[in-house]
Amino acid sequence: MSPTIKQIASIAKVSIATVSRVLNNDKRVTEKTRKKILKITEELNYRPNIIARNFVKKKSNLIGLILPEISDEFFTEIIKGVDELTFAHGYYTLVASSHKYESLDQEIETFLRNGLVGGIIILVSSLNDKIKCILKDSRIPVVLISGGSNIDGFDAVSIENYGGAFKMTEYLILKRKYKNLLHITGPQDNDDALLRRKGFEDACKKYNAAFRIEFGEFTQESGRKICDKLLKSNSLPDVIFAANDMMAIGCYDSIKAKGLTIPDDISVVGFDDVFVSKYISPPLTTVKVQIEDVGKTAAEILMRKVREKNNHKKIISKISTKVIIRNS
Amino acid sequence: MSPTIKQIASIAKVSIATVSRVLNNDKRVTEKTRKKILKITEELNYRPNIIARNFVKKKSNLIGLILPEISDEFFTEIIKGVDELTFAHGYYTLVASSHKYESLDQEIETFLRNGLVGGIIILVSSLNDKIKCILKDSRIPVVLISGGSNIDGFDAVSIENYGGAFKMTEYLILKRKYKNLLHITGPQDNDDALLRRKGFEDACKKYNAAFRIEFGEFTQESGRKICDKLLKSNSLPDVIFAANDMMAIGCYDSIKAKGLTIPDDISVVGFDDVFVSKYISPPLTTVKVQIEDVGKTAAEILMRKVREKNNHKKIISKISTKVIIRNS
DNA sequence: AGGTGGTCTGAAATAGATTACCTGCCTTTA
DNA sequence: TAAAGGCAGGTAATCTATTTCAGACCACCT
Repeated sequence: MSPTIKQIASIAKVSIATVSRVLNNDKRVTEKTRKKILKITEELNYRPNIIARNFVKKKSNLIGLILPEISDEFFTEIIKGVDELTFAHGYYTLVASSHKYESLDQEIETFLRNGLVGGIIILVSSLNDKIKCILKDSRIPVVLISGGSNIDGFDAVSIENYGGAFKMTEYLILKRKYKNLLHITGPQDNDDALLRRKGFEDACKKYNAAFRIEFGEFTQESGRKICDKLLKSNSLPDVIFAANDMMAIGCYDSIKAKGLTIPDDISVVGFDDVFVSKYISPPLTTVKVQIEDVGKTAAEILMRKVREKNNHKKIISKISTKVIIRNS
Repeated sequence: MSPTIKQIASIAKVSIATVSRVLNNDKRVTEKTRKKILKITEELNYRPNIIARNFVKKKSNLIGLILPEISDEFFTEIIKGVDELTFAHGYYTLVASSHKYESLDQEIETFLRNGLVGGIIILVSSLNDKIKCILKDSRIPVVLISGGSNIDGFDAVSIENYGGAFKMTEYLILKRKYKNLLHITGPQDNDDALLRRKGFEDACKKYNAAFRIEFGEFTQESGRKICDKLLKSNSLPDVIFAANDMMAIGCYDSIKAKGLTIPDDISVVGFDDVFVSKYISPPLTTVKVQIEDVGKTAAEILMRKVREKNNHKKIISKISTKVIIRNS
């Protein structure tokens, strides 16, 4: 059995309170006693039982990171960013994604209530009222990673979706001189998708460019299907702006299958700058999002909230985007 | 404050023991009492305090997953596989990677000793004696995910590195009729790299094919550099078998920069079948590893060990590989 | 009717650490 | 020199849920 504070105390012939004080750097202990106790803890290779400590302190050095799923690099980067920052503060990161066994709502509620974690970072594609309600009366700090709309009243980190899409569209119209644009959106209940679409539309309107909208699903498959349909019709746009890179890649599949070339016959651009994008042929022009920063920033805000309990000012942080020009 | 078992008990006018029994499905409670208590717990929206529960039970429903780093899809897949399986058993997954703040050894030791987690899955590139020592006298179950050599005495999941490399080499020699092969290894202290090399060499020897070895680092950069050097010399092999896909991609960069074409001028194959591999041009022939299964299998073994405390039979599980033939 | 056995419930101990409060000693100061 | 104050360190309560042991109660059998 691992040594406990009690054993240390009995060996050192002091009370457990004194040992605890030494371990917690309480200064009300003489140097001599401190040294003696430290020596013993080292000899026994003692490690305080974190669970017991968390239990009495009624707080936890665990951070919950709730994701809709763990699948693509987007989430990896977030996990990495969060882990790196929280670890530096002595916290561990608990990763939970929605499973077939439990809905995201339930999962969030469980986490908020069971005391396991001292704070939560939640990535949601859209904020429904139910989740909002659950979050409102949370006893532990919460930070959202969200598309960016509708997050009033919560601490949140979001991506500059609107601005990124606007910049890209501006580039397509002004620099590339495209007159006829088509945007493939993400799922209609997804905030990122919504704002990207809005950025696209507003830019088109501003510069009086003709545009169309198709509704996709953020999947490669949906990009392919929509593009297939498009190529069968006889009204091709100059450029397809897919709301994420995976759909853009789906368009590549479809276009190449038809024997057309990118960007000569038709141009395709994306959003996200996923890892593959620079390797496909031709390399994809896209909007880069520094995903790791999203995780880091969220963790930073959370750590601040965990420490300063009384600070109730809401923080909304936006991670900026950048148009990456390649050859598509 | 969240309701506690005590409050439930006082409202229901029963003892806390009875409430605890109901919550733990102990059958020694009359249906009437059970119903009454369940009704109250639901009204109060009671959730048992997991930390307290773990504390009294002296066990944890947390699983530590220790990775050298969280970076590429390889790790994502592992996290996903582990999380999915452990969650189904009521466990949560704590992801920890080596940070600049702590070495992997220390991290492992901390996890093993502080009681936070009830079991650990460790992914290591190679097993040094220090880690072996730490693991040997671990009080909690440990499962390794490892290259595959030198894991006697531990429960482990490994990839069929040797067999995969052997099969690929066999394919290159017998089907593609290459006579002059070159292998770029991974880091020399990496077990996966070691076994892949051995599989390659043994196959070459078996079929009397000429071969050379270059020493890489598993990075795209190292693949590119080695290939640059190679192309400057005047003795090109028929095929470059890179010990992982990222180095193969590095070779692509180098070869394309020289204006040569794959596979006409020189062929390149890899190992791993990362996501990009089928999108690059030409699509990369490689050895596929079902990474998610690695995580799942490791979690499965761990769950079994956590449950059946007395079962000390060591399990070593090997995840099989498959040669994926594309156009490189 | 009294004994036996089984079922349901409660009281109390327990886990490992933190911490409020108290004691006792030593030093300082009037 | 006695009171006051500060400091080191001890005592004991506390956190929540589990679990052991014992007791209460009822039914059934002889």
